[in-house]
Amino acid sequence: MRHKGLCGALDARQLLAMAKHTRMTRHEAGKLLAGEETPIQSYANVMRGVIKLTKVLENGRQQVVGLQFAPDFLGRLFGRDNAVTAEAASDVELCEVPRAAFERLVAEYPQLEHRLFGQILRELDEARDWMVTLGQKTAAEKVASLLYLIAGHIDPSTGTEARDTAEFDLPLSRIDIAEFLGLTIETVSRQITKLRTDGVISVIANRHITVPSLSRLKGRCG
Amino acid sequence: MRHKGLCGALDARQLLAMAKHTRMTRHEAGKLLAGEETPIQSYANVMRGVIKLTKVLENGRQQVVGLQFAPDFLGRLFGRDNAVTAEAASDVELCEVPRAAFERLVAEYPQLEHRLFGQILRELDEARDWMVTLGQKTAAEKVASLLYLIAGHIDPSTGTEARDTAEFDLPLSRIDIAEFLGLTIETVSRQITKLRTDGVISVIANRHITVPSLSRLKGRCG
DNA sequence: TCCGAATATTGACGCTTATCAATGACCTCG
DNA sequence: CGAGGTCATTGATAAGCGTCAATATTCGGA
Repeated sequence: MRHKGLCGALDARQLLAMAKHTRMTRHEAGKLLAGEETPIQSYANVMRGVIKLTKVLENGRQQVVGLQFAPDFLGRLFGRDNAVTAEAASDVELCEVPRAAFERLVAEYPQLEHRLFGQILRELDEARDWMVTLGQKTAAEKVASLLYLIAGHIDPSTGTEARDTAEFDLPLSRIDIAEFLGLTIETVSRQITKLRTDGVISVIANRHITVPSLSRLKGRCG
Repeated sequence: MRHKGLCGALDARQLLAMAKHTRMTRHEAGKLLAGEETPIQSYANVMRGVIKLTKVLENGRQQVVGLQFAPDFLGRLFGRDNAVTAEAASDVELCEVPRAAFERLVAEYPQLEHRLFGQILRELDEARDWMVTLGQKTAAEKVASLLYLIAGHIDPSTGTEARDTAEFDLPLSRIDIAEFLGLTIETVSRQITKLRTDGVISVIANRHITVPSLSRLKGRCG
């Protein structure tokens, strides 16, 4: 996992310098990790689990603006404040670095900043992809798209070979899904039911999803 | 304008080195500047006008995923391909730098990369703000939000003092607006009419907008 | 100045999705 | 084992927005 994460940019000596300041932490689902408009306390690499990034409108409406899977980086560099709220969507494990220490490391090792640049560019691409989904797709396509996204990121059997099946536990509640897709939980529920009755997915205990054919699911994404 | 642009990160000598490779270009509204999935030819700073960034869905549905105003930077660093299509929304003036030359400059002057990092972070914030708009707002709020955004970026009288009025030419057609907001042109038209009859804006020749009270317009943004 | 094309507005109607309400499944705690 | 809570599903209805169609406005060119 390290090869994809932040630390891949560093050599052995640098890794050691980094490791001095890091600490592994665990947080359970629902834990608030960083609040919108509050000073940043620390940076972190997601090691396990899923983080959801949200923004709220004054009147209480809330939008999930991003999901971070391992080995994504968490925290906005060079900003005094967080632009979003970060919350553990599932139980998560983080590799945290205190703010000051991390900024010192970045100043010292330019490869690190370069690496972070790459991650932010990827996040920008993903955000824009979701703008397309939010703006142009129907409810059915939105739900399928989210399931497809999650399947690609957290199916444990991923990486072994190119398979057309997937199986995973949803890290998001129906409420989270609705807030990500700009829908209501009722609509999300109905669309999941439809995918289930159409045989595109099967669902156990609301959270465990089996996808017999990823390409079929992809076909539902619009 | 330079103080906000890319070149603010450079000293006089570096500016000179940069200037050797730049050339000012003009393009009229509708000109395709860079295609999705095509190799990047050059980078550019927007000097005048507005660029729209779009993505398309296979079935032809199209989403505007970002607008770039002067003095934004145009072009995706470190990516082999563009992730989006860039098109001149109005007549534009660019300060272009060929790809190879610019990448050499970035390698040579780390402040330049740092500066670009800052811009990308801003773009990410903006993309996420629009995700909130796309996911949570009503058609009326979406249209008001876009007008408010544009007023803040291209009213020529901006920067003088904190005024509550604005006046500008819309750089986008109704089709562009609809594609940005995930609506149809008919819905956009109806909402603009509503803002007009409610006295929030006045419109001349479809394109010229006057906003007597920006705070009132903001109140319509949700 | 007038004509035609492109762009925008307005209206009638229907579909998609939100809203409101009831029911069902699962979990924890007694 | 049952009560109450949370979370998800299902149904009936309504609102918002899309679709289709007609009309109006703007703009460029003769």
